[in-house]
Amino acid sequence: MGEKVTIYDIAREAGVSTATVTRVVRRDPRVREATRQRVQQVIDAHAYTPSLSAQKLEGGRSWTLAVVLPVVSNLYFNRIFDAAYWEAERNGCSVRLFQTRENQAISPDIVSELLRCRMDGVLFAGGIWSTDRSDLNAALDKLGHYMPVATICPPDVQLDCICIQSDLVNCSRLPVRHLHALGHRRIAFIGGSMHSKDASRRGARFLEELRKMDLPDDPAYHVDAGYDMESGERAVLRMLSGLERKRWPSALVTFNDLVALGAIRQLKKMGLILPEDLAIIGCDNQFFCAYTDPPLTSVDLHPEEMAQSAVRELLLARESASRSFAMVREATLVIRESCGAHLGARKR
Amino acid sequence: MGEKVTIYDIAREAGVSTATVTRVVRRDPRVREATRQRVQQVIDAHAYTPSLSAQKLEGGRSWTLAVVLPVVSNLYFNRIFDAAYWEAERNGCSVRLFQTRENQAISPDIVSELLRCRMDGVLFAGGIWSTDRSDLNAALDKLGHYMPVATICPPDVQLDCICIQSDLVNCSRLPVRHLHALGHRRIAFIGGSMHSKDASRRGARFLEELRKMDLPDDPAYHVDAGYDMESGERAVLRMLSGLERKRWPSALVTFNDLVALGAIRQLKKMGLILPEDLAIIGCDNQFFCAYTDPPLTSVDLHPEEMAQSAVRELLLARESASRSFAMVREATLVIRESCGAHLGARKR
DNA sequence: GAAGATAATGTTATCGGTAACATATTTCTT
DNA sequence: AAGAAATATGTTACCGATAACATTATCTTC
Repeated sequence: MGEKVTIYDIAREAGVSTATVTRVVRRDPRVREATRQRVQQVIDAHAYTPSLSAQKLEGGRSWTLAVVLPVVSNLYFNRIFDAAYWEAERNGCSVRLFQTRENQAISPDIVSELLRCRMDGVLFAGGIWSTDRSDLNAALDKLGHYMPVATICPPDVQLDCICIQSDLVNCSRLPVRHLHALGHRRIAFIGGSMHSKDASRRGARFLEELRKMDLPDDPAYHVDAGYDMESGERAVLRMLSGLERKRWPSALVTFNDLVALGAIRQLKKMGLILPEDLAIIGCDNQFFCAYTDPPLTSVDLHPEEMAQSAVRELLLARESASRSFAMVREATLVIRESCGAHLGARKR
Repeated sequence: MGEKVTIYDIAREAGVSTATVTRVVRRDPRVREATRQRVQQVIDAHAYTPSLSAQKLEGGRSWTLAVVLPVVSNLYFNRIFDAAYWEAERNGCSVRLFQTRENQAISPDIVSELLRCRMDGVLFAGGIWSTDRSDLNAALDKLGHYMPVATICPPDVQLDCICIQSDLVNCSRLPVRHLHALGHRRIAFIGGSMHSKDASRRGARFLEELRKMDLPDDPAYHVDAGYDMESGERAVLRMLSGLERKRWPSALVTFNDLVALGAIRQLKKMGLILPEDLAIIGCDNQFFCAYTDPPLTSVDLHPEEMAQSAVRELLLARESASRSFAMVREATLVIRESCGAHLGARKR
């Protein structure tokens, strides 16, 4: 493999000192044109580029941000990662990804790996909220001692760092109110845990919204489920097979679009016409929403914008004294046909 | 921000030399237990971790592979990246992503950035094949001088590096033969460029397969299109609106599953029943294939396995003399309902 | 053309580790 | 208990680049 070329090699061959080579590389004007050209020629001849590691070591900055999330192949996190990547790029930084898999707790391994890499900042984007609150704050604090820390987190989580909160309030409120306005009264929810004590849980928030609208919160209408299509399929089956037909809900809100995809499949299998027999609303506004049958109405949390804000704030925090604060990007409802809005409101 | 702790700080505070600290960190047994504990305590107290940059500089290895691709948010590349990530992780390496966007050519910027980072290997996964062949080989050669280079590339591309070739032969052959066996004679293709000179192009390969089966290759059945759902939608409209109904194809093969998604939507909009009126086969076997309506038959190129092989070969090449060679992962056809196989073959 | 200003280039300490080698300490032999 | 062997610890050069500072060459200006 390649005999690596160093600045010393270039200096020797060009008959100058390493300082001059650095000047040429860094476009320092304090070099005579003739010298510049001679050095540049040697540089080109060897395709020399200064070593990043050496620069990092010298400069004390890594020009790299870390993005920590469960899995990039998940569409939601994928969008966060992608947005963070480009925002960092725009600011001359690169991004290093850390995947925690299903690990719901923040592991000491990750923390020490982050420290080892001397990142210029870290963005935690999910997957760590089930960590015991004090452990979590301890870990963030430890990290925060060395680099700015940001999180894209549920609201109500009091964290001592830059918090970009996802708008889980509207995430439940928008679908419920929209369906209510369309005349729906029996609204069901699939996914997430309904009975968790943690107020940030989606299911709990959903119940809250139902009550605010004076809608019945029949436990039969609330089924816990995972995050994927299979879960959606099974959850629908479980919910409906336990109910006599006339008590079936008239509308369904799902944890995310994947769950919705599974639900739709199962509902069709059971012979229902969507959205006439049952309206359905997903979450995340994924790329395929416009192409499901019927096109899926969905809540957009705007993960890209959250990631952008997070990266911007991280880079700012590195300059000035790092502050900790929270901000929210309001969620929006993207109305398509699965909720039946195009059919107009009517009594159910 | 954090006053960074160095090995010198630890050494001073523990009353030993830096060599001893290194030994403790690296679990070198040549340290008395008492000393080890004392040093370890200081280390823990300060959450000290050796700086990666310094280690890289000293050791000359970065323990990092580069993965270069157009966009991670593309599902196909996303799977490649993800698989590469975990395979590298299994081998104690990390992965750094470079996105080239739509840049179809290999840019000098990327090359010099790769050199600057002193990667332990690079994997090019698409987006650079339109680079002029000799320019491409020059760039790969330049890189190859310093680090092992691998590509996940179309077949027939003679590259001087580790080539993991995607099985584009079967990618066209499997759907055509399957549809032929089901009795289809008028088979259309959407996506990619049909008339490109480059034999590796999908459209050209498709025509080849049609001819091998003595099927008509009516140009009206071949529409160029992009890679997304909108393209699929438009392409179908363009193709069918130019044909009298009785000449419509009985089966459709698309460039990928996204195009298929768009096509399905448009076909339904036109009142066709799938797969009875028109069979359809996609490519990539994406996660949503089982959840389209009808479930989409699709070709799987096994991008994950290709990425894994690439990473493994890169790591091997770093040890021994790097060889350049090619290998193929055979594509497979995943049969669902959109091709009508479950209905049985019949005359068309 | 000598003194002073300015431009061009060189010298060197430093960043934070690592490992070869040197030295000090303890343990084992006889 | 002296000396060899084994174990523990320290010293130091080096990895590749940078920038402050030192030095030398060139240019003004009267």
